This record gives sequence, C-alpha cells and structure tokens, in this order.
Amino acid sequence: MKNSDNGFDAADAAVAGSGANDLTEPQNAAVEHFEGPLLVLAGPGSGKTRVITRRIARLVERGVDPREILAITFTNKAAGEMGTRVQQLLPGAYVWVSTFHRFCARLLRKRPEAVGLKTNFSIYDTADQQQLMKQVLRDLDIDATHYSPRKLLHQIGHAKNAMITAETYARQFNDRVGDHMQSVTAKVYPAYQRALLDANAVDFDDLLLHVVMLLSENEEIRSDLDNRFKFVLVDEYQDTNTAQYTIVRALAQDEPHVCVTGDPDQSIYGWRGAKIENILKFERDYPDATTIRLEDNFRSTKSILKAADDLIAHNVHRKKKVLRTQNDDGRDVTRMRLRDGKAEAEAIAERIVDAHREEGRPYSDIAIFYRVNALSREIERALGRQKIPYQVAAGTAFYDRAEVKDVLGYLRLIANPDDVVAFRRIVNKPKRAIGDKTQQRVTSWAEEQRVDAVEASRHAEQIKSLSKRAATSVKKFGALIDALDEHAEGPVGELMKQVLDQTGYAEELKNEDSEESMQRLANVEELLTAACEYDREAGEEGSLPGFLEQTSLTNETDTVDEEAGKVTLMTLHAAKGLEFPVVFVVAVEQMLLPHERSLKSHSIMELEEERRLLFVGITRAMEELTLSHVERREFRGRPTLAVPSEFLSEMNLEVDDRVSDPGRGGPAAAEEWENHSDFDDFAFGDASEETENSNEKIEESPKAKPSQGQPKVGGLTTGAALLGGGTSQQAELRAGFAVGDKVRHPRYGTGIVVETDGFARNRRVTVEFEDSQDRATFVADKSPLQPIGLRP
DNA sequence: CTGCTTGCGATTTTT
DNA sequence: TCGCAAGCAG
Repeated sequence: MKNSDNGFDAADAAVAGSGANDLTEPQNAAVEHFEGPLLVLAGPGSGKTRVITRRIARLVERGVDPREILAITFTNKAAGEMGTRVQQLLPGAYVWVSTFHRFCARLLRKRPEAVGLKTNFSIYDTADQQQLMKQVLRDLDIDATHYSPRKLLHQIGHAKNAMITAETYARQFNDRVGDHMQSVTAKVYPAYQRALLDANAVDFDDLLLHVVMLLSENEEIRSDLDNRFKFVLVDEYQDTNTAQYTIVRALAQDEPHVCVTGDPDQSIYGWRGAKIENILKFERDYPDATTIRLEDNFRSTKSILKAADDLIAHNVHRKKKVLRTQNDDGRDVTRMRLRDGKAEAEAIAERIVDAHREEGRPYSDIAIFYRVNALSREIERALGRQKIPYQVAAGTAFYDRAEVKDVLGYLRLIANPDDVVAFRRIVNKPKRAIGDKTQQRVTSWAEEQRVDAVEASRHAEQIKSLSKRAATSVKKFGALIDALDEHAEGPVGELMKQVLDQTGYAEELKNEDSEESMQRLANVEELLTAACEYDREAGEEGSLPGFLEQTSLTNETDTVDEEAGKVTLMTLHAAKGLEFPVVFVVAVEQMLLPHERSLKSHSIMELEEERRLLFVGITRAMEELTLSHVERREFRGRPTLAVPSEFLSEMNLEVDDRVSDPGRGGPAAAEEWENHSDFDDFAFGDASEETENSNEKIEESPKAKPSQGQPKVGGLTTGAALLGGGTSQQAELRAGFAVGDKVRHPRYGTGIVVETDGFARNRRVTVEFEDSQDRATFVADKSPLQPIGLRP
C-alpha cells in the first residue's frame, strides 16, 4: 500500500521548487502562484500533496517568513506527512502544519478565558460526550430511553456544525410546537453546554465553535492572527464544515493569500457536516481568485479512469472536470456477479491467490473496499481459508480501548479536577466500593458547594448523604489523587507510572491473568511508552495538558502497515487518500451502495455523495479493478435479495457472470432460498407491516388485487393527480408516469416504464429495471418511484 | 454494590 | 446475527 503522492523523490529536495520541469504546467502554475486567493481543483492521483509542499517551499524561497505560513489539514496523518515533506524541502524552517482541531486547541489554550474555559480544559470524545449527556438528562429528568443521548448529541452536533449556538437553538425551538426531538434538544443543548463548561471541557465541535466565537467577537485577536498567518493553505477543502470555513475566512480577510485544494468529486463527509458548497463557491467568496485544475492523473490506467469518469458524470451538482492519463489502457474493469456473499468472498480470495502465485503480486498491492464494516467478515473468512495474510483497517482505535481510557482518565482528572466525566470513569476503577449512588451524591454535593469533585472527595466526611463506609472510601480516593498530584508537574511518564502503581490498576490486570488482561496490560504499557516518548520529544515544552491534548486529538487508527505484506481491507471512506495496484469493491448493490439510508432520504445530494464514494473507491486503483455484486446477501442474519447498484449501469464494464456459469450454485439452491419465508416478506412487502412500505411491488402475475372500482374523477385520465387530486407533489409526479419515462426505485435501481394501467390512486406502472432485467408493477401513488430526467 | 440477563439497535467516523 | 447497555437478583 502507498499513500497517494507519497512518492517523495530526491528531486523534490534537490530542486526545492525552483521551477524544475518535473511538474506539469498546471502543477507549476499552482506552485508559482504568489499572492491572492488560489483554488486548486485536484482530481484523484494528480499530485496534489506534492504541489502543496512545493508551493510552500517556493513561498519561502520568494522570501516569505516560514512563520507566516499556516497549512491546515484534516487528519494528523496528512499533517504529519506534509510536515515531513516540508521539512525535507526546507530543513530547519518552521512552518505550522496542523489539523483544524489542533490549531483551534492551541488558540484556545492561549485565550481560554475568552470563551469561559480554563487553560487546562479537557477535550471530550464521543464516549465522554455520551457520559456527560447521560448525566445532563438525569438532572433534567428526561427519559433517556426515548431520547437517547446518542440522538440528542447528533442533533447538537448538527447544530454546532451549522454554527448554531445553544442560545440561538433554544430561542429558535423553544416555543415552537412540532418536532419533539427539536424541542427536547432546545432544552438539553444549553444544559449540555453548561455541563461542559462546568467540567472545564470541550467536545470536538466546540474546539471549532469556540474559536469561531473568539474570532468573531474579538476583532483584535482576529486581525492579529490574520496578519500573523499571511499565507494560509487548506487541504481537502471540500470537506470543510461551516465552522471551519468561517475560521479560514477569518484568517484570510486582510491578507487573502489563501490557497485551498481539494476535489468536490471526493466529498464524502457531507453526513458529518462537510459542505461541498464551500469549495464550489470559492470563486464567489474571493472574486479575484485564480483557479487551477489538476486533471492529469498519474495513478490509474485509462480503463479505470474511464469508469470513474463515466460514473461521476452522472452527478448533476458538480463542476465538470476532465480526467486524463498518459498511462496504458490496462486491463478491463470487471463487473463480477456472484450468487451470494460467500461466493463473492471466495472468488476474490481465489483471484488474489492467483495474482500472488501466478503474477507475483505482493499481497500489499491488493485492497478490498466495502461500504459497511459488517461486510468485512465474510471476506476475512475466505481470506483465512486461503491462508492469505490480511489486515483490517478499522478496529477500535488505540485510544478508544477501555484500559487506555481508564489510565488517561486518571491523568485527565489530575490535570483538570473539574472533569466530572473522568472522575466518574475512574473513581471506582479498580473497585473501591464507590458505586453509582455514592458517585451521584459526591458530584451533586460538589456542585452545591461549588467545588470540584476531587475537592469534594477530600471532604467526604462533610457530605451528609454518605454512609460512613462510603465516606471513608471516597476520602481515601481523594487522598490517592492528592498523592498523585505530587507528580503532576514532572514528566508524564513518571506520573503515569505512579498512577498504574498507586491506584492498583496494573496489579488488578496482573492478577486477572487471562489472555485478555495480558493484552490490556500490553496496551497500558504501550501507552506508557507513548508518554515517555512524549516527554522526550516535547522536552521543556512538555506538560500534562499537552500530552492529553495530543492523545485526544490523535487517533492511532492510522496503524495500517504499508509494507506489511498483507491484503488491506477497509471501508470506502477509509480508502480516501490511498492507492493500490489491485482493488476490489464488494457489494456494489442497491441498499448498500448506494446505502439504504441515502435511498430512503430521497435526496439527490445524498445519492450523489454515495456516487462520489464509489468514485473514490474506483480511483484508488492503479492497475486492476473489480466491482462485485451478488444475487442474494445475508444481512444481519436475514437473507435478502440483492439488486445490482444503479451505479454499475452508469459505467461500461466487462461482465463476469459467475452465476450462470454452470457448476457454481445451481437453481436448486436458488429455489430453496426463495422458499424462505423472509423472501416473501422482502419481495412483495406485506401490507400488515407498514402501509407506507416501500415494497409495494405487486406480483407480476395478475394475482395482484384487481382494480377496486374507478376513482370518481371522471374525464381526467392521469390528470386527477396532476391537478392536485394526489396528496402531495410527489404523488403528482408519480401518478404522472408515462410509458418510456425513466424512473428510479430505491431498491431496484433505475428502469424504464413499459406499461401503465389504472387511474389516479389506482394508477399502476410496470417498470423494467436495467440491472436486474426484472419487470415489476407498482401502485404509482404509493411507491417510492421517482422520475429521472425530463420528459420530452 | 456487583454479576448476570435480556433487549434493542444497527452506515460511513478525518478530530 | 452480534455487541453493548440498561435492568434485576444475590
């Protein structure tokens, strides 16, 4: 495996961007562009990262002070890589390369009081957020079963992404009747923010949002930073959310030398609040912007690029962009059809064995992508059977492991005694007989007395509600923290050793002496190593909050070995930014890719994001690409009929049908499957389930319910609905289907209307689907059929 | 206060 | 089907 644009060559260092001709013309133009806003639209594999680093080098060469340059990325990995490469081009020069979140954390550490924080604030991850939210709900007496912390946090996160503060949100939805969720959120959001502030903590979104506030309310700070960072570079600009966008704008107001790079066609994080519009409207935001397109692809074969181009051309909300390459045609891109998930996994495993044995492909050249993690299982099994080494790029991130979080919890509480989530996490770990009730009593007493939880523990005997026993335990805990506090100012490694030792945490793991506990002990030791490493690297600058910040903002999930000699399995999302000679994308099926959820939303934007996701997957491939789909897929234990993805028919692919192939899965097996009771449920949708079901496919045979009398809207044929007889505009559209119309069904994909029958509510349309070659009849009024394209 | 059981719920996840 | 989280007995 390689990271895209990772091929750092000696030439880079030697020429240091001095206009050498190892760059294409547009690449060179981007490097040479000096002042003023610059938009670089970079197609996949077009050498974007290389351009950015060279551009930074060139700026310095022109006399720009490296300290006036700020480069922002989304991931630590990208920041690290960019930092190293800049370092190689400009030895010794200090250019600030950082992620958005780290950048914001740094700013907030400098001016925490401006947003109501203290400098030692904690950074909460999603688990911490949920923990805190649970307490908030308990305090507000809100039923957590109907209003799950997860969902409420989702709402809040959404609002934060759109830069809606708690106050604004509350004002907007307080008196409004309607959406339950929103009115509950209106109550919960301010309380949650209050709780965060009380805990002297921020969540990831707050990191950005607080900075937005800081910059918008303090013109002095803003202009200072604007002038300090004369040149701002932002990578993956298509993934910025509203808060990030606002921050960039604030830093590029007086000195609008801002260079953003990205590819709208690779925007796949809309669901996380990323606004693809940010990059699309850049030229409007900065009217004198220069736009450069990097359209030469150095990665893929012509066949692969053609498939990618054909696919993405179907997106309507898009800036047209050419994809071209000097590379060979290469092998055809294959569309492989199999009987079921097992056959699919097996076929891929066999193909990999072949490629490895016959063609001498190293396993590390090969990657398998899927839409959802759950799909990795079957593939892992097949690879295991064939004894193919593989690695799954997902798994629980290192810092998400319980034992790691526990140890960090102690450090967090020592650094920030207000951190109630940390307090509650570790106060009874290992077991100290301080249960939920006791914890509750301690924290609420602390709140009343306006002291932190640790201070409350020190005075446990004063807490009237506690039993003598409980008070003793709690007081002991307070003394423990005091003892550990002694080491707070020293090296983090030393402090951590003391924590492991004095709390009895390490001992408990040792005593358990199971396979699992050994692993956990090893993880804890790894954390200790990381702490010592931090001490060494940070030197004088090192501090406990500094270490904690690093761990909170680092996801060690980047532990995918590049040269491990293993096949790599990962989600399509995780694949962004990587490249592999051989790529398989599995389960290219309706309901999976595009995913069910985007289909149900009936939103073109969401469907297009799914298409971009496949686009990203396809463009990772350098030489060989196989997209597979199956006839039936078992999902969550239920067998389901699978329909080829509508995206497949948007490309012109070589078909490899392993179902019709005799010897592989006979009709007998198929029948058995179809007799499964779930099948009926699936294909024909049962009225008893939901009336608004999307499965109102009627039997092809005239077994379907006969027309139950004509509607009393004589005269008008299809017009009834068209004139408003329907229930909604959607119904109007649906009822108006005519033979020859192109339509889309969320489950079956795209097709052509071949027959219509009945009127108004009973209007039925028969559609022939492109991919399954199946015909199906629907009640137009009730089906989720959507017209596509304009009727002549 | 802890250990077990049942039940629900379920994409994607840069920080 | 599976994994975690809330809910009850000892």
